[in-house]
Amino acid sequence: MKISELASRTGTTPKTLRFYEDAGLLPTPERAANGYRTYHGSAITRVQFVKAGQAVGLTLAEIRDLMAIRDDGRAPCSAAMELLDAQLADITERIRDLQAMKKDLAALRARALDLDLADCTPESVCHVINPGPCTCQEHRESTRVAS
Amino acid sequence: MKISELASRTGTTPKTLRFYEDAGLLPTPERAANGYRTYHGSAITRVQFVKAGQAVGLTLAEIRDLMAIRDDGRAPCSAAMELLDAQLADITERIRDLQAMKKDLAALRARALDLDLADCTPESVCHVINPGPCTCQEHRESTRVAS
DNA sequence: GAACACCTTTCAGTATAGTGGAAGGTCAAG
DNA sequence: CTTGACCTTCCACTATACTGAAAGGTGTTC
Repeated sequence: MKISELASRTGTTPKTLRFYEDAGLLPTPERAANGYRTYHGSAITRVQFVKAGQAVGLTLAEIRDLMAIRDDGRAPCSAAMELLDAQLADITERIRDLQAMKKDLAALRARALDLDLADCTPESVCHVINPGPCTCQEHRESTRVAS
Repeated sequence: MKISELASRTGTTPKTLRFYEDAGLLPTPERAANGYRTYHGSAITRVQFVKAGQAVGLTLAEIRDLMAIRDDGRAPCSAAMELLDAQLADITERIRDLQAMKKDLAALRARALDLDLADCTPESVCHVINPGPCTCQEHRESTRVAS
């Protein structure tokens, strides 16, 4: 199997596969007499593993480390479980952060509906986003609207 | 006010402030006779606006665009509202994606607890993450454990 | 033998929001 | 007069996962 066949069978591109090889995610394949990479079926599973790892948010580096353990002759299962746990904790935190941000956004939006456009002065750039105005004198001088 | 004072007053660094200036987020400040940047109080509000925008997930480019509208003499409030709405939609989607990923992760983890370590064969690299094994013959030949 | 699809390599660029460091100028204290 | 803390500019680099393009070799078909 040549590189573009592997690519189409795994939903990637030849470019990406060469990149994975450089990144240590795929073993250096055999070469045909003309120098073309020649893959056999197992490469498909490899690429699928990369995609499976990515699907659960692992970085290529993490995936590569799991591959390395496997290629070392050991089962990477316990390392994989640790990664899954770390990933779960990480995602949980990111969800929490995003929900907090969403709450802030919604509050900002709700507050903005009560604001009068005419009240929006240059001091805070925009009162929708930046609630606190700057009342210093030099500011009023410097940011006076040109037109 | 010199750059490091502005930095400490806004919780940033001089480096970041120069970067913001280059990025069009801060107006080019006046210079003292020795070439030092000289800020007045309004710069604090500017930087705070940048931070307020970042806090709700706006990119520096989006924040810069709002600034530009303001510096153009118009109130950026309606543009800001649009950004807030877009941001809300975006965050909502990202939360949804993360929750889906979290569900997958949890399922993978639960399934892994029922798996026998001895069943983890090289074909799938790791059965914890990659469920489907590769059964092709050439694979078994090529990935035979060395040790 | 020319066209076209495919393969090879290498270098560089994408996006984001900065950070690090070098080389040099300035200023106040001791 | 030197030390140290600032300031200036500019260039390069961080991380991540690719992508684009150039320049050339290969293989099949018409």
